[in-house]
Amino acid sequence: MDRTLGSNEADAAPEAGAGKQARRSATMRRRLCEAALDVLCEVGFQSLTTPMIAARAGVSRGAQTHHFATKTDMLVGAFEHLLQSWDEARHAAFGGRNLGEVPFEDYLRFVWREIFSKPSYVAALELMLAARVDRELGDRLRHALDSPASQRNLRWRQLLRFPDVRKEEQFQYMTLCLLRGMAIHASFNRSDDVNEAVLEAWIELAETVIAVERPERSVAAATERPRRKMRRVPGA
Amino acid sequence: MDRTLGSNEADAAPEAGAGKQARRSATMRRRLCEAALDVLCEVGFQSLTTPMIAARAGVSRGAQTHHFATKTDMLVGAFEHLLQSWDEARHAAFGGRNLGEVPFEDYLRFVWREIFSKPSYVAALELMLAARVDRELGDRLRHALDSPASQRNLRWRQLLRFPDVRKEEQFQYMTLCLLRGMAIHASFNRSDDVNEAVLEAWIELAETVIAVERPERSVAAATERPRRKMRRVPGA
DNA sequence: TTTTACAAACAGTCCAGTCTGTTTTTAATA
DNA sequence: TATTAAAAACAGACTGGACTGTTTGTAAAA
Repeated sequence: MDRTLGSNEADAAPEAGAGKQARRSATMRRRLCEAALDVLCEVGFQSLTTPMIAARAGVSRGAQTHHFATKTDMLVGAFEHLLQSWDEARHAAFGGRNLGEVPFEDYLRFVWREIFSKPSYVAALELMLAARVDRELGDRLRHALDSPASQRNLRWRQLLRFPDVRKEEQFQYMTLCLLRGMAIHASFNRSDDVNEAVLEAWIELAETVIAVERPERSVAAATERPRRKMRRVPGA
Repeated sequence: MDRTLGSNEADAAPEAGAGKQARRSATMRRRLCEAALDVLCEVGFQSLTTPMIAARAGVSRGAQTHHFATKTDMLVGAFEHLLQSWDEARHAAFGGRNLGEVPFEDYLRFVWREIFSKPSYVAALELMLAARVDRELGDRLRHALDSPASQRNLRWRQLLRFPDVRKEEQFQYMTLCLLRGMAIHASFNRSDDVNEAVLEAWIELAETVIAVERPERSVAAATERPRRKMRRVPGA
């Protein structure tokens, strides 16, 4: 906010010479994206303005328009920055660990705690809803999500390992939709009363589904009943 | 849009005299609320403006500000109008029928089809998200939801009839959150590919839960195991 | 005649995008 | 290495437009 950069002492020592401009540029872009995300969280999409972001980042409007020509550019940048921060959080929590050895409960609690329950996720939802009527924004947000989404699919493959991939995908989307809905609920009803219980209930339900869809003991069973519907669980 | 009202022939015949002003007022308010909702669906919360609404309703801005002094007033009005339209849709589908005799699947498919999958629901979500940073809007939307929400609780009581009310509430919120999330998914990813499958999967899962939580045969069982956790279903 | 319903213009604010000008970095050349 | 031209980074003002809330004025109802 009040940290000056560029002119005086900030980068007097750090590596001068090659690619200095590239570094300056990257720093500035990151700073603007962070500011944009902050502003988005604080005042919401409705009253977010580009001057606000520039002020928050402590840079001139000229610098902002140089790096992000339009408001949409700025928003997409903030969105990408958020996606990246999720990657970082995941890396901090699980590193390169194979998710196959992470219990479903642990992973679910992680994504809820570190992603969906944060205000920044609600901010992302605002963007996604705004995309409904802003074609360009929508296309660009979807594009930004392309790679992260397919990487997420891979992670959930590791995590769940259902023999029936379609079932697995359904289960993944179901969980995601549930978390999204919970995020809204938490945001709208200031009290987080039910969410903890719902999360717990879903974990139990999910573990049941997992147990049914993925019978650990016999690998053969995986191919024995392919394409089976997610049917009534008891029956015994 | 081009229907004039008030000045010429619109209400020449209809009952004149007592409460004429009240009727005029109610008509105008309804018209404005409908227009507001239309505009909200079409252009989104971000670019919705009060002049747009007045134009859409085909009335002067003076009339609008007379009935809805501020933009927030207008939005709350639109929200209440939407809630009311849900009541009407429900009444059209189930009348005064006791929901105890309506299969869960039927009811769920109804709310998805007639409420959550509509663009107007996404518009409502936009309002609810905007409420995150607009205290007044939030308070008023929550207030508008007070009565409908408690009525919804009663309906779900009828529908589910879990002996354990806490479990039932959890299940209700879980379903609601899931539907919310699905609505966003459908809105953001133009293709509705997975939603149908997810809905079906949830119905199956839900029926399992219902069967476990509500053992029809022995009413005594209801009190036999109270407060039981929604546990693994198989086990036989 | 007093209140309510409607009409239309107005005032103040503020935003997005553009444009002109200045400084820093880079690359090319001597 | 020193010099210089080009390009990129940054600064800040300006414009055209539009929106919200208000106000003044008129017709209809109570």
